[in-house]
Amino acid sequence: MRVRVRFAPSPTGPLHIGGARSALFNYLFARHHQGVLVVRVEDTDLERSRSEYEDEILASLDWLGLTWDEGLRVGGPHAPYRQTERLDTYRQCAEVLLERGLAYPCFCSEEELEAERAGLIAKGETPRYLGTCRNLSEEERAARRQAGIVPTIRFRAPQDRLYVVEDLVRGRVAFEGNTIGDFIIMKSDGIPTYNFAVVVDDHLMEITHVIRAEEHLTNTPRQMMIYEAMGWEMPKFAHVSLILGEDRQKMSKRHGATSVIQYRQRGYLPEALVNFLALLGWAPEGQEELMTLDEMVRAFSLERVARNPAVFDLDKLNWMNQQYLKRKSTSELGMLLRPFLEEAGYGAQVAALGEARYRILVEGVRDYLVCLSDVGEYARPFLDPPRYDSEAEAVLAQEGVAEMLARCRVCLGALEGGLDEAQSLLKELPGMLGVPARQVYRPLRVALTGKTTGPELPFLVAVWGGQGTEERLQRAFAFLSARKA
RNA sequence: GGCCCCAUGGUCAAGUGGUUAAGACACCGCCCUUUCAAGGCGGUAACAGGGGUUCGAAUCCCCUUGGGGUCACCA
Repeated sequence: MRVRVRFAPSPTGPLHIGGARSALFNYLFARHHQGVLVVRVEDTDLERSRSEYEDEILASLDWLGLTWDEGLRVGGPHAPYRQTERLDTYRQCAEVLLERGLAYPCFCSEEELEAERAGLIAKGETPRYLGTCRNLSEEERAARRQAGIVPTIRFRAPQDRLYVVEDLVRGRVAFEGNTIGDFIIMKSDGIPTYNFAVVVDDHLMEITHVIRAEEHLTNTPRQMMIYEAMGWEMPKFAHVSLILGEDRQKMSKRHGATSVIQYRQRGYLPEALVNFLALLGWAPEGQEELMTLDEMVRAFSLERVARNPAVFDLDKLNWMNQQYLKRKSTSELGMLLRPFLEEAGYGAQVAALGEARYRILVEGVRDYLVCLSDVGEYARPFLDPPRYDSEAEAVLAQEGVAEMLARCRVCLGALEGGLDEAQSLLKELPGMLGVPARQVYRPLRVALTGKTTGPELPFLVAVWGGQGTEERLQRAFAFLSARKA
């Protein structure tokens, strides 16, 4: 049978790191088995669902390079793929359960339910619905409807049974039926609840493997009950452990960036994020960690997915992003960097540079970048005039520095061409001046950039050209004479 | 609180009864170098604790401890 898996986010927020990894594992599994990946949206929470989030989630999947074969946007034989457009289907299924006596209307108020729950917790028992409305007579039901109470529909959960999930990553997990009370499958407004809608959709969409986060593990017995009651075949389940923050708590807003777009905005590459996420909870057989999506597809298997939760390690993501950045061609990197330079306020200056000099700037800056948004910081010495602080002052004020710089100015001002010329000219400089290399470069760097560290001098000088370099030296002289006065 | 999951260095992890317990990130040191990075080489560092089973346990079982999840008219 052909493998069919799905990614089914709720549009209640942007795509989260954890959601992205679930999507990725489903993608890898589907592709590895030449199966089908379905993307549908679970928007039955009318309060919190928003279509903007749906768009945003799909855009994040696009950005990550995770494509799907069926569902939202692409359509397919089981349309529609948005749960709020499938309400009739759920109602019909609920009707079937009602007719078979496997579900019943419940008239309990929220207050009553709350009190019941509190009471059970106080007694040290599993909080669950004890079945107040389970065996009401038709007359009693009619009376309550008469009184204007709109019921929910509850599923009659079998009590004396053991539900065993044969989980593909966790192994055999058993749940006692009597720890699960009758649960609501249809809210009073006629919208299905999650546990009901997933089962209906997964069955109708012929899903063969449900790969999802571990937080759903304890929902599984409820869903198994529904499969049984409807007489449907169950899919295989695979519950992937959670991604934790550095404090070992479940990742949440207070851990900083948790959504895919945030990483995109910070300048992480999609291939780096995908690679990093894949290695959180999964390990290929070999030693190689840097892998393309296709390589991951080939190597992926659920047997190698870890059971223990994984802490999100930003250091490693940073390293990985840097590795991918290093592998980019200069022209591609140049294109990727442009929006980030604009963001940093260097749009006009970069445009004024022209192609050739921009390329040199990119070359001069590329080894320093951890993520694309770092470019503002490293491009600054190329684009902003130098400003001298006390450390710079100390260097420039040294004996003989002003004279040495004046002679540098003559040499550098004559510069015409590109990087190669700048490179050789700077190399010859100490010899021409008869000064040890270190005593040339350090003061020169400080004079030109105001800093003792930064990009390599030849790149800077080549981007500025002879004239620009001279102007900067001029500034240094101005600073020195202002200081004397 | 009930139920469920998990437990190898700071982090990700390999390991599936016999290994000097891989590798990666981070950290530290050295080299390279006109600075800082990058790069190269090397180093520190782990089987949560206690009981079993076994000739032999990181690997199997039990308990403890610790972490997490879940018990909604949220998904």
